[in-house]
Amino acid sequence: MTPSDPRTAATRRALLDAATDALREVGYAGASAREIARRAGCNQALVFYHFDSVTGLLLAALDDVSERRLAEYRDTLAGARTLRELVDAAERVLAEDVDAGHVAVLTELLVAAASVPGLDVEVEARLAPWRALAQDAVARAFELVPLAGMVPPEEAAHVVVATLLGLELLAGAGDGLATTDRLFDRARTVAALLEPEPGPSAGPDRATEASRAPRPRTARP
Amino acid sequence: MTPSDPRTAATRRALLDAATDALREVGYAGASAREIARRAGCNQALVFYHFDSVTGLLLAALDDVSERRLAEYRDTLAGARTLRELVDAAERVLAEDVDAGHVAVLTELLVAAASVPGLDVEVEARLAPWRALAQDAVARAFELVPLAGMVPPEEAAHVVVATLLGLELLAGAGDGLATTDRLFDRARTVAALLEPEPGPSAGPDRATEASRAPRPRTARP
DNA sequence: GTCTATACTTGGATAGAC
DNA sequence: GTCTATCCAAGTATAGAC
Repeated sequence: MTPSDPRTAATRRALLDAATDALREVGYAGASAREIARRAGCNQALVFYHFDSVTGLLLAALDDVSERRLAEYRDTLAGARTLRELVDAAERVLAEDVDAGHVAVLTELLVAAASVPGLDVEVEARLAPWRALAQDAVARAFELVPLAGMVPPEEAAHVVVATLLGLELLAGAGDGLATTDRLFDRARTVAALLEPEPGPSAGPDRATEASRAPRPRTARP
Repeated sequence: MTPSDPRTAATRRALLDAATDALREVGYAGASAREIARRAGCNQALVFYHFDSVTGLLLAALDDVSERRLAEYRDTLAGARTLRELVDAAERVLAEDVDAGHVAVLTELLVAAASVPGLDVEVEARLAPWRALAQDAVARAFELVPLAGMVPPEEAAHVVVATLLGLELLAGAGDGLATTDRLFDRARTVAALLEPEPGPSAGPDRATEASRAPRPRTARP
């Protein structure tokens, strides 16, 4: 479906990346064809040639980011065996996304979906795999805590997704991001309380050393 | 500060209400001076005469909504004595806000704050009282549950605010609102588990009858 | 495939009549 | 205080040259 001409692919790639950056830095309202093309270093008309419309490009950018990030999430979460490891994995991969602005792409389009006529179904469809992933993670966590079964995984997953998006939202204005770090520390504390002993066979704190290394933090422009 | 001329007040009132409606229905991107004036039934130039700029009007609308809703929240939460009552109160007042679109005003401006240059400090300032309110409610709840003190109220409040905003965000696209109802049912279930006996003196289920009455639901346009 | 040029639309903002 | 008229900037989208 994608043409094999290398120049075409390069332009499309540049536009997709530029669209992501634009959504992160100037939001949906500021992500115009001209603004994106300027960032991509190409002409404004190419947006319409390759993606029909600005909205088409933005949705394609969301597809692009989702595909790559979902793979990363699935791999990382698959390796987690304890509640602690689950929290650590979530922190690692989520922090990466927040820093790179991948979450912002989703939130911006989600907000726009509430107003722009046909956009809601498109965004909802692209949100579905994330719901499924969250539900999977929640189901896994529920196997590990005594309270499991009190809350259906779909609803818990819905709240999890909502919370992550809300945190990203608050990070946009004000001090939000600073607290997100400490947040995961708290989550670990709570996890330690909820989690039953994983058995005395393994070392006492295997997951700790690897995951507690200070993560490099990229500043927002 | 507000002039006493009734006609002036009426126009300002109409513009504020129209701005709220516009933010809810067409989002920040669609809330132009012309669009708002059309809804208010007056001329586009009056936006600039009374509020200097479109952004000025939108922030004034946020002030207006916040002031009224904060009073309502404080009253409702003040009356809650048990965890169950706290959850019930939160559901009642929050559902009202979601239906009327008051939360949307905040989310829209919050998202815009991430992109529009000077907007972040303005919105952050107006978010502060809500943070404080959430912190108060959380602190109250923590007095009632055994796990209290594990998590500092500021961080918990931050998460609470984020979750509510996230739920509103998801409600915009897709089936979000439907699950919000069931969500509070789950919260009640969890609350019942966490809450120690309130003492055998009071009747067994005083709060139940009053707050479980089916709430009238207004549909989104 | 990519660019320039352009038609058309919408929005922010101001001047001046009433 | 409110309206009409208007200027100007920015955006979507298309036609046609290269």
